Amino acid sequence: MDASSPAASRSVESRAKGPYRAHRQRQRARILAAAEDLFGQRGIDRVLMNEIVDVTGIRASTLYEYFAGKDEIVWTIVEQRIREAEAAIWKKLEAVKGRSALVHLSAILDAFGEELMNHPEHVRFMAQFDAMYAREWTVERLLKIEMESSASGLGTLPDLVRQGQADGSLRADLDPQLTLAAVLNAVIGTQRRLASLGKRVEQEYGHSIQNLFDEAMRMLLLGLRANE
Amino acid sequence: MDASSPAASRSVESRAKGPYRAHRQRQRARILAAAEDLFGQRGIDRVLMNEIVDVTGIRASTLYEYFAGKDEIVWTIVEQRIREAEAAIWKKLEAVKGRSALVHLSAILDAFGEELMNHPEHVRFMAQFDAMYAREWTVERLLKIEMESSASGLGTLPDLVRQGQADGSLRADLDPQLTLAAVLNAVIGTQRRLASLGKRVEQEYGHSIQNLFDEAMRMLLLGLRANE
Amino acid sequence: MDASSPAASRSVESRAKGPYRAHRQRQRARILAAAEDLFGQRGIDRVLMNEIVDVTGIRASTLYEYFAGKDEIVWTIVEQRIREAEAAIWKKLEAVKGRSALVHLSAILDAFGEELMNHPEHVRFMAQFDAMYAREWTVERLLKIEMESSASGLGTLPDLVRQGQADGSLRADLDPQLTLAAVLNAVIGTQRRLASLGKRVEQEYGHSIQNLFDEAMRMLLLGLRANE
Amino acid sequence: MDASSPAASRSVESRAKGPYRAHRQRQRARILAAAEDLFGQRGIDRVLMNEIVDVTGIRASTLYEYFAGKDEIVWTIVEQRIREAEAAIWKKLEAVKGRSALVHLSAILDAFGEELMNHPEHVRFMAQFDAMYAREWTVERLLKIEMESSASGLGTLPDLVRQGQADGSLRADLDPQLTLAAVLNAVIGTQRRLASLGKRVEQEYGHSIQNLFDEAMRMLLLGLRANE
DNA sequence: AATGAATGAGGGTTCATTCAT
DNA sequence: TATGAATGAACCCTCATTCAT
Repeated sequence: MDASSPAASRSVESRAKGPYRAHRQRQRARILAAAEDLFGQRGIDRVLMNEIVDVTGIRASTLYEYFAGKDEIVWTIVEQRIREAEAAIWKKLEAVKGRSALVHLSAILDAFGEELMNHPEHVRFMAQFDAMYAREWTVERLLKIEMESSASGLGTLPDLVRQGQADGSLRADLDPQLTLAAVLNAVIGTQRRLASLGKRVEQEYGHSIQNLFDEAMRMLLLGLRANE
Repeated sequence: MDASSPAASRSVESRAKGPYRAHRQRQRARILAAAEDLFGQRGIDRVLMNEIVDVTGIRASTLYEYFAGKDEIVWTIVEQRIREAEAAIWKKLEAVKGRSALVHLSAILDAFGEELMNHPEHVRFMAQFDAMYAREWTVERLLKIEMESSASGLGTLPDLVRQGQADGSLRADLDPQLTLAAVLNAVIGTQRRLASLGKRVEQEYGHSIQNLFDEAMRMLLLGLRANE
Repeated sequence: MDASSPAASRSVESRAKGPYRAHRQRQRARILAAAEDLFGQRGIDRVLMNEIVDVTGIRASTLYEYFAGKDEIVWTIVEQRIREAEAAIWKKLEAVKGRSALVHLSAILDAFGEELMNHPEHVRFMAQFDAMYAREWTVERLLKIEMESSASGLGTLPDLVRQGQADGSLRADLDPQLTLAAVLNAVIGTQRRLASLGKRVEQEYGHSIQNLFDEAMRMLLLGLRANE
Repeated sequence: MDASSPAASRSVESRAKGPYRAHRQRQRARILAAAEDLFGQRGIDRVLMNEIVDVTGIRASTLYEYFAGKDEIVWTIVEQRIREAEAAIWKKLEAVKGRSALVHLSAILDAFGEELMNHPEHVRFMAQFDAMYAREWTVERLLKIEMESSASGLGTLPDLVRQGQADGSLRADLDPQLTLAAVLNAVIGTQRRLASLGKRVEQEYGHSIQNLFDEAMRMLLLGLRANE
């Protein structure tokens, strides 16, 4: 973690020169992909550095030239995850531009649903992160990520509720900040639990993960919707 | 599992006779309480046996007379948690006997809310369990717990939706099984994520955990409710 | 080992009074039998006190009322083994009284052969003792056993060679002391190795343990015999 | 056995490349030598990994890079022992090429005698192995060693008896297979018992180990020899 | 005489990480 | 940049034995 560690002294990747840069980027990506896969499958704390080493074929000592340690790998993946999730949301919102706030909200929930179905490993990883690491985050660290990603982060979302109250698609009695935060947390919680339990949830409840997620989202949207 | 495992050979607690039984029960309870506390605070995989030893004052070798290892402690706590959660739900339901199905459902959600506010450590523990261990459970193991606890487990809950459709308190277009399972999972996911993030959620969202949970539950119930 | 240990303070069994004596003797015998069996099967150092406890049904703490520890059990069995082996030899010799020295020697070898076939566990135990404990024995300890058992121990055996030279049944060029000791050691070594390897020896050599032992003894006796 | 076992993943020593190979070989040899010494002196089961660590100066964790555990060290030594013993026998036989079968047999016994006098620790180790581990060996494991060492193992030895019967140096009434196996076992048993008892045997019997071994071998050879 | 509970003193093994080359 | 070797610092667990009752 200190300045003398090799990885740290090389942390600004862009400083590397010429033909090496591309190679380093590729190696880093391979390590992160392998790690995330393993983390999702077997649990962050239970994955050994040696397993990442075996899967990637990169020797342990070499791996430390790329990342200062397991923690740095974890944090890097988290940042990637958050950035990609936000990007996916913005893209979904883009597609419904001009339509009602309710449709916008629905699009956001869809983004989480697609992540769940298309990349359950990603979600599983984040579920673990929430359960085990999240409390160690400093707010600063989190804010930094949000700053860097889409200019305003998701900070502007509460406006969506206000718009919905204006366009008549959402209930009037909602507290923009509170409701938005509450719903978002519920969606994420729902998504992550389904990913964590995986097959088990289908055996136990007798319904597919997709159906369970969609039905819960339907209830939530019905609850948000203004009664006409 | 063989002769050399003292805890195993004594696993049927009830076999102990007379005055000793009470003492053993008390010791077990102390260990479990300490372990759950630590698990909730620092993460199951990060808690060392030695920490449980230090906190309880029971020596390591003595501890192994009570539990064959860390895993057995974890499973025991989980079973306890599940049993107590179900008991809490039944108690809540008892209190609204005779009223509409919607009120019954609301009571169930309340039970999860109260667990979240009164025993966040418990919920935090279960959140970790979901994220890390849940996939290792065999369905049999889970069923066994449910069998032992309240006669029918929560298997009869879907009936609640049917009743609600009959008494007019719930939407007519719900699939009893699916909706119930989906909502239950959403509630649990919501509850556990809030417990996991803890203080962090309040800093980030600017609202108390209680408000965030309640608001999400409100939306869900509004979504379930029949429109008059 | 010190005077304050309960077993030590009671080591003179005969001091116990009345009806208890018989009971104590029976318990001791059960423990020794179980221990020897286990020792023979799984190796002295690998047998846990708990296994003896499980097999006998006597609780560990009770067991320590009979023996001061594992070592005392081992030594007791050894003493028993030596005494019984010597008794068996004397009995065999008794049966050939008056015949030639060669016949006497043959009778001794027979005694070892019968022990091997009838009580392989005993021999296996002694094999381990030789390999692992024997060097820890003080000569005094050993002498004490021999003193106690048949008046003169096997000390008079070299006379047998002298007799054989006199009666013309044994080679004239034997050194009574040396040859007797060498042959005895060879017999015991042969016997114990066969017992140690057990079934394995039959698979590997393709002959029964009995045949292998007998053939080796035949060679030895042929070597000892005077050529007529 | 899995990714986390470094020694296992590197068990094919020959895979190491270039200048490192020699170094690894030397380290391995140091560990094996130290271990065998301690095993011979204090008993396999009573030697702690830490003692090997102390004696070699290699740290415990480093040692586990070379051997997956104590067992692997034991087996490796055994294999080495067997191979070297066979090699010694073949060398002895080489030296008497062309002479009678009796001389050949005598040469074999000599090989065991020299091992006893020159490397009592080796013999002591094997004595323990016979007494404690031998029954755990699968025949396959043993055969594998014999295959690898001298092309035909000792499988051709019975021919020696047949030759002896032809050249008139051995008794006519011997069963080639049986006698050879019986004598070999007797020799090994004799050798190992003498090594196990060590000094004790000299105190007790009043003769040197060498004399005792030689005298026993003399009797055996006299027994095998044809009477002229 | 019998025993449930407790425990001191290790025991073997693991693994993230560093460092010299 | 890559890597083989080395390792500090734990970690979980065992088991013979004691002691109060």
